[in-house]
Amino acid sequence: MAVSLKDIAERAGVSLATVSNVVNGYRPVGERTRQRVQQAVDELGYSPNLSARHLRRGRTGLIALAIPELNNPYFAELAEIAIREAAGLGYTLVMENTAADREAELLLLDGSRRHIIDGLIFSPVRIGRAEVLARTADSPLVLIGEGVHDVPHDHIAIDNVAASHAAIQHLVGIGRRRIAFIGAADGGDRQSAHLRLRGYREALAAAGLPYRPGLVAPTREFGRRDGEQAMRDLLALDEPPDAVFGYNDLVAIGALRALTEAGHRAPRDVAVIGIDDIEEGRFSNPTLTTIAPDKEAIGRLAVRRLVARIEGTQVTAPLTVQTPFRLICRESTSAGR
Amino acid sequence: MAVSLKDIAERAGVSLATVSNVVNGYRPVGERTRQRVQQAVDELGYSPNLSARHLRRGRTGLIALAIPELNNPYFAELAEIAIREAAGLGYTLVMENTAADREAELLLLDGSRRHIIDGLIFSPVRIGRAEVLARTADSPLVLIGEGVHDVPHDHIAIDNVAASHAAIQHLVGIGRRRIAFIGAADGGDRQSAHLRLRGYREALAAAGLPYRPGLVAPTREFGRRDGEQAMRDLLALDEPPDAVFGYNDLVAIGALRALTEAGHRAPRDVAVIGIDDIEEGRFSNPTLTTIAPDKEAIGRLAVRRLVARIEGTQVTAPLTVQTPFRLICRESTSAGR
DNA sequence: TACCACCTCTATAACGTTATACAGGTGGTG
DNA sequence: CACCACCTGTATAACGTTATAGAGGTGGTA
Repeated sequence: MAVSLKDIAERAGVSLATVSNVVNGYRPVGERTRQRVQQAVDELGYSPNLSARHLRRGRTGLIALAIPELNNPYFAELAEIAIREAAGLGYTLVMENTAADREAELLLLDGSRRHIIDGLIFSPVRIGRAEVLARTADSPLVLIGEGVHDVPHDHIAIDNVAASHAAIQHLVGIGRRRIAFIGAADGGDRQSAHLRLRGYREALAAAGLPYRPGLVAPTREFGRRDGEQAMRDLLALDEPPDAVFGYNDLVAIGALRALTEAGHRAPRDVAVIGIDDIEEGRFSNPTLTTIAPDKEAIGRLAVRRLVARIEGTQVTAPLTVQTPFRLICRESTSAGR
Repeated sequence: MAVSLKDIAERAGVSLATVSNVVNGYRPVGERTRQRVQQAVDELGYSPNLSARHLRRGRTGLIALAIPELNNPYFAELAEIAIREAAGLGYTLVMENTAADREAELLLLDGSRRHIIDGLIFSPVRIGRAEVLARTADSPLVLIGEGVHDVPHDHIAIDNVAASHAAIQHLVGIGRRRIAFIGAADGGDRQSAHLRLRGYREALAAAGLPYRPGLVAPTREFGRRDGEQAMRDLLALDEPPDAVFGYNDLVAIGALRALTEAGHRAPRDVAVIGIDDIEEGRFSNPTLTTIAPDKEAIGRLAVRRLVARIEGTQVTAPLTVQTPFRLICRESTSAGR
C-alpha cells in the first residue's frame, strides 16, 4: 500500500539514489531523468517516510511545544502563533500537554518522544533546574516562562516582577488601597507565582501601602474556579479588598464571577486586573483589564531560536530574552461605571 | 550521546536481540540475564528510538487529534479528555491544528505526517467525502463532527438537528417568539451549521412559529467576534429578536457582549443559548445556557475505537455513533433576573 | 592519441529496531 | 543410551531513507 522510493525507482527505471536526489535536491540530476522521476512521484502519490528519514538523517522536521495547561487559552493562543511561525520555517509543530504533571514533564524532557522531534519548546512548572541539567537528550531545548533559570538553554519570558508591579501601580493609580493578590503558589513550584507576588509586594511598598498577608490568597491551581473560590473567601473578610490582582486572566475572570454572584460590581466595589490578555477577557462582563505579554514575540522568538539551534546556524551562548508587555485598561478597572 | 540497544548489549555482555526482548517482553528471558540487562538500561538511561521502532514494526504508539480551531475551548477540553484516554491505553496523543485550512487538512489526511502516526482522529471542515475516499494512507481514521458522512470510517458526532431542536424548544418554552440564529454557514462547508439551521427551522415549525430569514445571521467564522457583530446587526433591525441561538458557545458569548454594550440585558431583553458547554460559559455574566454534548463520551469513544482499529481487535464494519447531549439551563435564559 | 576533468548516475553501507530462524544446552522419557 | 521437547540465547535480514564512494560516458586540452 505505502509507496516507497523503491517503487518510484522501479517505475521510473532509475536507481534509488537518483529518486532520493530528485526528491531532496541534494545533488544535481539531469533534466530528462528528473522529469521521469517527478512524474512517477506524482502518479504514485509518494510521500517520504519520516521515520526512515529521521533514522538516517537525524531530522524529522517536527518540533514540539510542551505546555502545562491545554485549556488555558493563553497557551492555546501562544500555540497558534508558534505553529504559524514554525510552518513558515518549514517545520511542523506538535503540541504536548504536560497537564502540570511532573512525570509527564520528565518524560517529555528525556523520554522516548525525544527521538521523534528535532527540538522542544518547553514551559516547565513541576521540574526544576536539576532535572533540566540532568537531561541527556541532545536535541535543542528552548524554555519559556519562569519555571527554570540558570540552565544552558535559550530562555524566553516576560519580567514577571515588573509586570506585576505595573498591575498594582495601575490599581493604586485609580485610588485603590486594599489590594488583594489571588494565585500565590501553595507549594514550592510555580516560580512565576512567586515572582508576581514579589512584584506585588514591591509595588505596595513603593506606593507606601502596607503588605497585608490576609489579602494574599493562595490557590492550588490557576483556573477560573480557583479564582472564584478565592474571591469568595476574600469577600468574607471583615475588611474585604477594594481591588484584586489575579495571577492570570482566568483567575481574574473567576473573581469577577464571584463578585457578580455576591451582588458586587466591578470596578465600583472591587477593581479587577489579570495577566495574559486572553480573548475571553475582551468579551467578559465587565471586560477585563490586563497586563498583555507580547505573545506574538514570545511564540515567534521561541520557534526561531529553536530552529536556529537545530540547523546549527546559531552557535552562540544560550540567550535569555525578556519580552515586553503592556497594560490594557478595560472596564474592570475603569472608573466610568 | 544517544544510547542505543547496542550500547546496552555491550555493557550487559549479551546480544542485541536479547536486550530487545527484555525491553519489549516479546520473548522470555532468563532471570539472571534480564536483571543484568535491566541494570544496564537503568544505568545508561536507555529509551528506544521511536523512528527506528516504527520503521521496523509499523507502530509508533503515536496517534493524532486534528482539530480546526485550537483556540476554541471546546476542542481544548475535548483534547484533554482524549489525551487522558490515550495515555491509559498506552498511546501518546499529539494535537494538530488545521486552522480550518483546506491545504492543512489534505496534508494531514495524506501527507508525510501519516508515516509517523498510528492513527488519526479528525474533525474536518474544509474537505468533503471525495477527499476522504481518495485517501491512500492505510492507518485507521476516526471522524468526529459533521464534516464528512458516508465514508468507510468510524464516525462519532452528536445529532445536530436534535440538539438544535432542543435549544429552540427551550427558548419557545420560556415564551420567546422572535428567535434568531447566529452562525449559519456562508459557504458550502461547515455541515454542522446547516444541520443546526435545519433543527432551528424544524423546531420553529413544530412550535407554530414563522421562519423569518432576516433573523438568520450568517457568520464567516465562529468566534466571539463573529457572534458580537451578528448580534449588533440583529439589534439594529426594526423588530429585533427576543432570543438568540448561537451556533456554538463562543458565538453566544459574543452575542452576550453585544447585548451588554448596547445596554440590553439577558435574558430580560434577549435570551441567549449556545452549544458546547465550554467552561467559559459557566463563568460569564450572565452565565450561559447551553446544549452540552457529552465530551467525555466523544473523546473517549474516539480514542478507543481508533486504538481498536490499530490493534486489529475490531474488524467490524465502520460504526457511526451518535453521542448524547443535554440542556444546561443557566442565567442567560432563566426567568429569575 | 592520451590524459584529465566533469557531469550523471548507481551500488551500497549505514541509522536502530524487531522477527525469524537457528544454535547450544538441559532434562525427561522410552 | 538415543531421542525429543524445551528453554535461553544469538546471528541476521529486513524496514525506507540518505551519504559516500565510485562507475561510466562525454568533451576538451596537450
